Amino acid sequence: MENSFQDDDSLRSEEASQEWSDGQSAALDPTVRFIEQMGIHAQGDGVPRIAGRIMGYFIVYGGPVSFAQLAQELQVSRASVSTNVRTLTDLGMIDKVARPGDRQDYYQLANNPYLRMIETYLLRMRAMQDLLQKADDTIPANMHSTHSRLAQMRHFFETAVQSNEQLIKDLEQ
Amino acid sequence: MENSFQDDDSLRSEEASQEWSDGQSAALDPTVRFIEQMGIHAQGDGVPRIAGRIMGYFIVYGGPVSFAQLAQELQVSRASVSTNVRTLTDLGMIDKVARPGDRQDYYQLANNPYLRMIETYLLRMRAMQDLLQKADDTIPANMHSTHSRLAQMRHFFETAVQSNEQLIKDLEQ
DNA sequence: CACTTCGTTCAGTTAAGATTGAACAAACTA
DNA sequence: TAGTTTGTTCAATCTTAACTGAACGAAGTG
Repeated sequence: MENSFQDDDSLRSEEASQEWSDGQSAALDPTVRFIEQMGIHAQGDGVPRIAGRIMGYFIVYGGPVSFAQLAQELQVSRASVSTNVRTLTDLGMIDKVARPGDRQDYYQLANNPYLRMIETYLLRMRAMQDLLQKADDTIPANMHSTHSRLAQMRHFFETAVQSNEQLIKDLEQ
Repeated sequence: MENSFQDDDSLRSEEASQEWSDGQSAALDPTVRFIEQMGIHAQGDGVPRIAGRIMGYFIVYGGPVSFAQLAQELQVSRASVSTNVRTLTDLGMIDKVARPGDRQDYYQLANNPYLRMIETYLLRMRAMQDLLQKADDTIPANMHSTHSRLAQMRHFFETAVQSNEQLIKDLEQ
């Protein structure tokens, strides 16, 4: 059960400090706090909380980290680890890595974890552009002000897409 | 009940075309289709579907449009119109406009509807920056690789924030 | 004044996702 | 072969947020 393969910072931490009403205790450990906050923030972004916590875990412990370890450390079911880890790999935020002679799956933080997120964001904007294009094509031509507003929005997304494409280039160095 | 005050494109449309399994009919009207798709897309962005539909409605019929008209045309409760219209005004995407001698509330598309959305987006990124800063401050200094990953993420958000601030400037002309 | 219209608020319902346990298949081990 | 371990899938549960109807206050109108 011990994972001997991990980069420098080795702490785990079960430390408790703050008392809760139900008698349980919450960790004041800054790493744990950070991981939980990543979960909250992710939720606000429409991403499952557990996916956010997993990301937080990887930022703290870069990996490679085993599937089972994630489930145990974050106290979530293997089913959740399975789905959320897939989500994150699909997003390109973490990578699956093989460990010779070990049947378990290991994962680690991707190279530029948030870069792919922008690409996903770009996809959404392009979908919106399609939507606007289609509307422009199908809505009667005599609805002039409607077409003018559609054009304005298209211009917005055009600009935004270009800006984010440039951002990606900048971040790729 | 008639709204005499509306810009050029005056169509409403109750037209139905496509048959559904339950015997009801869906509108093929391109404007209705567009409005519904805006609802779907909004949902995907974590915004309530009705807010998206309202936005769609305003893109099609720039406004001013009355509160009651929104409820009727989009077939939603006045309660929903109330909350979603507030959300959209808070986001700066639509504006409330007064009509002398008319007690009803009217709304119309804001000037640069999506610009404020980017500002909201910026707020989220700044919150993330705070989160990272706080983690950097509290996590033990000897966790070197953790701090290095935190620094990498901070750099990302720094760059992203700058890029989006520039985008806002560009869009403001 | 009584009566209507308009928009907000709030408690309750509904709908949508996230999370889980259990069943399962694949790949090992003995 | 039977028995483990590992990750996935699926149905059921739990949680969260959206949406609604009804009650309400404010602001008309008659």
